[in-house]
Amino acid sequence: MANIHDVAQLAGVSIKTVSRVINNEPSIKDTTRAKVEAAIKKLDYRPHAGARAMRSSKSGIIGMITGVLSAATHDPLESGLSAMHLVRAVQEGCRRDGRILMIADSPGSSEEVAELLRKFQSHRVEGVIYAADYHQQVLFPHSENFPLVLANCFDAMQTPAVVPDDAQGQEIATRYLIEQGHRRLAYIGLPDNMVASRLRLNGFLKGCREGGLDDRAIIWRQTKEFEPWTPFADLQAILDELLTRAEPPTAFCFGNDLMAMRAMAYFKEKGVRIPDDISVIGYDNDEMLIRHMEHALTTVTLPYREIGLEAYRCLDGILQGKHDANADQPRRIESELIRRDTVSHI
Amino acid sequence: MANIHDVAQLAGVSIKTVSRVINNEPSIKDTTRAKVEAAIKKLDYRPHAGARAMRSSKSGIIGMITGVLSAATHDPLESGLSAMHLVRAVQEGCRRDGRILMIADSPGSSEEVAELLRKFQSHRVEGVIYAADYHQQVLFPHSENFPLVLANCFDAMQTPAVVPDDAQGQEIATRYLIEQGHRRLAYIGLPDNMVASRLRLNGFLKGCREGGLDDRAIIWRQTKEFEPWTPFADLQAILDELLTRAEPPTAFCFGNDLMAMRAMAYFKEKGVRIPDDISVIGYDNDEMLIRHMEHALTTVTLPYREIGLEAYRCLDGILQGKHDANADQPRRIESELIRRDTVSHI
DNA sequence: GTCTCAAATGACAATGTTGTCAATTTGTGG
DNA sequence: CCACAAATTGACAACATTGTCATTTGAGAC
Repeated sequence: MANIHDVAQLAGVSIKTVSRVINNEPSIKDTTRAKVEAAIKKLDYRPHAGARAMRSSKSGIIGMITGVLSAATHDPLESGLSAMHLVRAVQEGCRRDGRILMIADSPGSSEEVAELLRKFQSHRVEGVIYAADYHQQVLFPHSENFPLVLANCFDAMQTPAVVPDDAQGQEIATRYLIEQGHRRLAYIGLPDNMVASRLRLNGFLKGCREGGLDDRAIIWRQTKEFEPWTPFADLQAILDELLTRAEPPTAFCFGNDLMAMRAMAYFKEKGVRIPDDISVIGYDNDEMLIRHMEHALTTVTLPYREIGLEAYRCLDGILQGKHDANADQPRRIESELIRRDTVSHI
Repeated sequence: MANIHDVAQLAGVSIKTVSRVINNEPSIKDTTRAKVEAAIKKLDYRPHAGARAMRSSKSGIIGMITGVLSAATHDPLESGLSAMHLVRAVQEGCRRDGRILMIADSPGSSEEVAELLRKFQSHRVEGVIYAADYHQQVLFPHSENFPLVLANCFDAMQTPAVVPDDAQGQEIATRYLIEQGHRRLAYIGLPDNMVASRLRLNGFLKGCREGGLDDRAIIWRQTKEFEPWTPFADLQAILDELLTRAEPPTAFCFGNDLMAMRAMAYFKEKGVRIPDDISVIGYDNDEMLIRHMEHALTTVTLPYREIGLEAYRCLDGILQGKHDANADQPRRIESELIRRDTVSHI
């Protein structure tokens, strides 16, 4: 492959002049620039990024690691899809700024992550974004002042982090149901060992309280035993119990869109009409799923894309030397309520 | 960051000796190696990949571009998820071989892809894998002998490519239904402007013929007008027509698991039992979806992971200089039938 | 002790680029 | 046409590494 000397020779200038042209430096005569650019094109010359990085100690590379670090159980449902939207968003940021993204997923141990990090550092990445599958606490093995941003996760050492605002998301869903006239609400959540679960339950209860609901009309189920991906029958049992009460809930919030979908299928089987008899709100805004439901599901977004964008912005800020004011707190990205057809106005 | 001179100084050896240690060259005394390794550890030294690449002209970097190149309509359903499994598989290969993956997705024009490719070449990637969202023909703007492998797509210039064997996948599904005693089959496919559709229809018809079915018992629907993600009613109309025939099909093949899911919901509504009255086979093995169905769907895998693995193997082969025998034909990766609960034995 | 040969190590150039600073060219006013 | 400043260009070192080839070290044989 042609190098800068070849270009200089063909253009009849010094290598330094070629360097100036490819770096868009000022004070180059137009005629000179034209000669050099012609030579570059003719030789199909590509500046050697490694050599540039050597001199300028700027590689233009951002590293990204995805996967699960903590010992938390791996959820086969959530896994992957979220990380993908995150990766896409980060990649967009890189492309806009002319950076390039190196990526590695580590399904493995902390030691494996450290190994990846070493590899990244060999390539002189300017910073790293670590993205978790789902909202969780992690322990990322990194040195003190290495530019690192956690996405969809956080740690105990005030590493800059960007997470979804689960409490806010569940709260707006709850407030919306109350606004629509519902007074007896049920919340069927994810397993309570997940970070998101605790936050969302708080959001639900806060929404109920501030909406002025009678305590006895607030129902929630969220136990270690109940896992939303265990056989269909488990969810049915819970729904049966709630529907046969003297004063059954008029609206259900579910921990994710899949649970909502399963529940709606069961409601239909039982002859319960949606949204006339029962209103339903999901969580995640899994468009792929919702697009194929008979009743388009009202739900709350999980803003993975925005998390990715913000994580990149945050890393970029660190690299630019801008130290953010409240960088010690994870940035919380708000969810949005998507109103579709499964909530009725009473 | 420490460099090789610092390490050499601390260890009391020459830089060349340090170089030998980090490259695992033979003929280094154990005591020397130990001294050097101690110094490396103490200084937290990471060899500069850019500088190494300069001398050795081996960067250890593989580039990957994902996205849609052809002008074909972008399918919001298929998009993304498949690419993700592909990316994961390629990344695994890289990690195993100590290579690192640079990634960029280009939702854009051919010119944008060319721009990305230039950027990759600046970083001296050793080769590139281009992965499409779904099985399609593309036109990838690359120079003659640049190591490139197409995944989930192919071009007209015999660039090495790895694609799913759609005909084989639909054929094994069809043969399975016939083995189970079904004699009247329906096939509701994807829009016929997709490469996969044409291949799968061929597979279906071949399976029917070789299974000895009566021509009049073979039904297929696949038109430009019918798109599987248009409103629910379209699919229902087709199903209604087929179910009310004098001799309705006893088994349905669908173009993807989502269509199968929607159809099964409609069957249930109509009081048609699955699999007792009607058998159903999907396509894609979308586990996330299937996990939440009442009747676990029998389906055919779309072997994205294997395509990714093979694409990497193929690229690795090119880089090792092994020229494959029939490299001018796209490698076809076979699908697998996943037997679950939606096909009955008659 | 010293000779021989292989093993181990080092000196130095080369890789492709940019930073520094000096040299050259160009333009402007007298 | 000249002096002088500004604009433009170039020579050379430096960056962090590896390849080449020379040198040193050490072990075994005489």
